[in-house]
Amino acid sequence: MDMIINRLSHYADIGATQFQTLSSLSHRIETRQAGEDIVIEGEVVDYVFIIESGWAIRYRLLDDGRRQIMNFMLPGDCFDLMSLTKSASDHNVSAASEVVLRRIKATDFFNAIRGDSCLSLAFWWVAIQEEAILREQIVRNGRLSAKERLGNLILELNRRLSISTGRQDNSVAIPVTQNHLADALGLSSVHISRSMGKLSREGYIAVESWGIQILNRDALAEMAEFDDRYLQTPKLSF
Amino acid sequence: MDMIINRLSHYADIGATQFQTLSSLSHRIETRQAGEDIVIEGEVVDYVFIIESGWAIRYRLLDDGRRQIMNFMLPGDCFDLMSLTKSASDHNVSAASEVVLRRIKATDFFNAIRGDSCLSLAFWWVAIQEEAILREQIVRNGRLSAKERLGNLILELNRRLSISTGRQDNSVAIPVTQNHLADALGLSSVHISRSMGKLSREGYIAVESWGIQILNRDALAEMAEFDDRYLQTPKLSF
DNA sequence: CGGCCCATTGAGCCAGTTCAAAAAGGGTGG
DNA sequence: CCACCCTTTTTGAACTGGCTCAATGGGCCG
Repeated sequence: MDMIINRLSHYADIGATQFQTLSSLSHRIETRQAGEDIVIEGEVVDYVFIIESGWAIRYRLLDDGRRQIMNFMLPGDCFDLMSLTKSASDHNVSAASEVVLRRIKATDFFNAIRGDSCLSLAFWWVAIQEEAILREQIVRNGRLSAKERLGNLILELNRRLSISTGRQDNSVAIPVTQNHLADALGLSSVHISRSMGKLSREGYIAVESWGIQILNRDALAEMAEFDDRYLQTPKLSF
Repeated sequence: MDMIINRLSHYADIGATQFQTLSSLSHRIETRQAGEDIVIEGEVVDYVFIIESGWAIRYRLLDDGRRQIMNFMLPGDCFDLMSLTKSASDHNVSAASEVVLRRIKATDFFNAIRGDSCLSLAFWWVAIQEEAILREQIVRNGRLSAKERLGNLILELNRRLSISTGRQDNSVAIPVTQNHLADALGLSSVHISRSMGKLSREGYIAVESWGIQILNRDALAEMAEFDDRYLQTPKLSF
C-alpha cells in the first residue's frame, strides 16, 4: 500500500482522505510463487491488481515457445486499469518472483475513483505513464545494441523503483533471472550474461548476487541513450 | 470524418447525435507534406488530432541519428487522447506521407465527450486499442524474424485500415517508403527489400507499385504469428 | 532528357545466436 | 555441517541473420 501511495503522490496531492478511500476498498491479498499465472490470455478480468511486493511480467508466448515480455510490473504498479471494459486479455501476466498482490473488484475500484477527482487524476497519470513505458520499450528493443538495452533497462527499473519506494538510491535489487531480462530485451540469456559482464568490466555497474549497483549513472545514461523524462510526470490539478 | 466514425461504430452504438456532436466541434483542417512535423518532442500539446487521410508516424530519434518508429497512425486514428494532462510530449509525430488532419482544442474535445456516455465509451476503446497496438509492436520486434515481422505488420495495417474504411479487402496501399517500414520494424531498409522479395517469391503477397496485395492471408497469418484478436473490440455498453 | 529519390542486388562482415559444458549458488534432508 | 540436486550463470566455439557499403536499376517530375 505504501508503494502505490508514494507513486500517486508524485502525480497529485494525495492526502489522508484519499489514503482512506483506497485502503478501505474491499480487497483480497494473495501470494503467487515465481512462475505462477495471475492473468491468462483470453480470460476476462474484472479485477484491478496492485502489486505489493515482488515483480510480475506481462508477456506473450508464440507457437514455438518463444516468449516476449512486454514489461515488468513492480511494487506499486497496478493493472489492469483497462479492465472496466470486461474484454478478454490478449496476453498473460505471471509472477516473475514471489509476488504479493492486492486484488480489488473493478467496479468497486472505479466507483471509488470516480468520486474523487484527485484520485482520478493520479490514476490517469498512471495510465499515461504505463503507455510511455511501453513506447520506451519499443525504442529500446528496436534500435539499441545489447549493451545499450541492458543499461537502459537497468536505469528504467532503478528510476521506477525509486519513485515507489520514495528513496533515491543507486542500486536495483533484481528478483528475476537473466532469462527474464533476455525475454524482455529480445536477446538470448547467454548474451545477457555477456553484456552484464561487459557493463561491469567497463565500470558502469557492479554485479552482486542480489542485483546491481549503479557506479556511474551519468556515463551509463549517456551510453545507453537513457533520458528519464518519460517517467517524470509533473504534478498538476484539474 | 467517415473514417473515425466507422472506427467508433465498432466500439459503441454511434448514431446521428454522436456524429452531430463530433462534427460540430470547432476545428481546423490542416495539411502536412511528407516529412513535416506535427508534434515535436518537448512540446506541450493541447490539441487532439484526427487523421483524415495519409499516414503519420510517432517516433524517437537517438543521438546518433538512429530512428525508431513506435507506430503508424492511419486515417481515422486520433492522438493525443492523453493531451488533457498538458504534459510535454516525449516523442515526435510527423507526416510519413502527405497527411490531412483535423485539429481540435483538447478542452473542447473532452467537454464534448464527457457529456455523451456513448462517445466516452467509444474513445475509451480507442485508447485501449492504441495500447494493444503498442504491445503488439513489442512482441513483433522482440521475437520475430525479419520475414515474420514484415508479414505481421502488413496484416496489422490491412486489418486496421479495413476497420476504418468499413471495407474488407486484401490489399494495403502503402504511402510510405521502405525506410519507414525499416525504422518501425527495427531493421535496415535493405533487409526490408529482401524480405519483401522473399514474401512475394513464396506466394504470400504480391508487391505492386502502390502497395501490397495479400494473396494467402491464412498462410501469411500463420507464418507471421499474427492473431488479430488484439484489434477486435467487442461492442458493449456501460 | 536529366536529376533525384527509392528500391534492388551483391559481397563481405559482425553482433548476437545456438549448442554444449563447466562453474557457482542455494535449498533440503540426513 | 555435509552431500546432493536443481537452477542459474558463465564461458567457449562455431554459426548465421541481418547489417553495411557500394553499385545498379526504375519511376517520376521538371
